[in-house]
Amino acid sequence: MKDMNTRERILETAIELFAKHGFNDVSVRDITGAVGIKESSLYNHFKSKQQLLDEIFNYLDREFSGMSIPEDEAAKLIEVMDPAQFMDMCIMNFKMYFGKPRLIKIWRIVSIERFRNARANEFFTKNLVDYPLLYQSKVFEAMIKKGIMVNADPKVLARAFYSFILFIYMRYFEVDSSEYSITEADSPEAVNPVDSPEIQEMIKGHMDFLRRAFTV
Amino acid sequence: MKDMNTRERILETAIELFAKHGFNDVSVRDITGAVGIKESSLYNHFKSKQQLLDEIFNYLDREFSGMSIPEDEAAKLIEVMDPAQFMDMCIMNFKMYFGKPRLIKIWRIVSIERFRNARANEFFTKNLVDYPLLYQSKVFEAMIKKGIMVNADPKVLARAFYSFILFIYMRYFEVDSSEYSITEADSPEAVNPVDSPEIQEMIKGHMDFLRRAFTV
DNA sequence: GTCTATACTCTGATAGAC
DNA sequence: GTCTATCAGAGTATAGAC
Repeated sequence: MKDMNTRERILETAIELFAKHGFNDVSVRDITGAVGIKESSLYNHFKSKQQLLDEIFNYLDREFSGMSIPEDEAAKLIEVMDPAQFMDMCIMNFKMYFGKPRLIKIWRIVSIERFRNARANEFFTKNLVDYPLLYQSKVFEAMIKKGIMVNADPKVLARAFYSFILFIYMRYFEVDSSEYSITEADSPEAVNPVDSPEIQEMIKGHMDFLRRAFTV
Repeated sequence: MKDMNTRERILETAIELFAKHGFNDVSVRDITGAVGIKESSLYNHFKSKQQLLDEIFNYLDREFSGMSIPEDEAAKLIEVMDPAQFMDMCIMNFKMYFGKPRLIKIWRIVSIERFRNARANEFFTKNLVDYPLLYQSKVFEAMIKKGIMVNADPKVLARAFYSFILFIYMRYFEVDSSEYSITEADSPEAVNPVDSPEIQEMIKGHMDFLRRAFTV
């Protein structure tokens, strides 16, 4: 925080507090108090409290702008991976993605605000649920055609895999996140719930189950 | 609403509005305005706005008080059911449970408030996630012992089944619930998203997949 | 039990001096 | 760009007449 300018410090503090208490339960006074400036000073950097949330979502937008599905990516992937390897990769990506303290906080804001905020709802539905399912079902479809995966509806298989990941997110990131994900902005190495032994074992168990079920 | 006394009308209206906008975004004025009384009149029936939420959660508590696990229920169940029939029963229960308009609204309140409210968080974690998983894994364990289910960790199997149910809840009850579940208090037959053809097909697909994967 | 009137607090936001 | 001072509005809640 020390090396940030005031605007950045306001934004980081807002992310921290919104992730902890939700947008509505954090006042401009709370934010500026934590930053160490007066309320009115915030308005030299942001035109309103709402703009803080907008900027946070803009950042998420930018993070996701690079995530489109190249039509031929599935074809490339199946040349070097079997279903189990692909799923391991997905979990690695998930861990890396939600291992970034800043992103995990922003996703928690999305989770909290999705019932009130249309943009948060869209992020959640599209980027956290529907897009991954679509991507995985395309890869699975290609693997079925190649004959290295059981012949079934690829969408069903994608849901069998990814609904478990969402379960982990819902149960251990959203619900228990006060325990894990909300860390001081100054401590870069946040404890990732996925790294805990119990969840590692849950994931391993599920992967073993799916490896068997997905085999031809 | 016509045949209710004022206290009941206030409570039903509060459930309706909290489910739509969340506790914080509904004012006492909103509630009393919808009921057709003055703000101050509410305090003849409830000592505070907070008490409204408490009463709603008390109702949920009562609904769940009858739901304990008899130690021998799993034994009884497996005498008459195979894994597929048991899972169908679970889904039926889920549909019936979330088909009641009042309960679906209250669960939406739980989903919204669980990030802020410790009691809501506990309801969600215990009654919606952990308890069903425990119950199912016990039944699956008995079925494995009986030899009518694949020999695997029953907890893994329960998660494979129930994380999909939670996915349906998360994706179609929570996220899209403005479309389906929030109905006028006067219309008793709320449209249940689970009854839609798409979701019926998702469930059927997943059940076919699991029937095969759970077979010895 | 319902009303009118009002108290008090907190909110986001602005004006203008420095 | 930060401060002091201030504002209007909305929030929950209470007192007391009817």
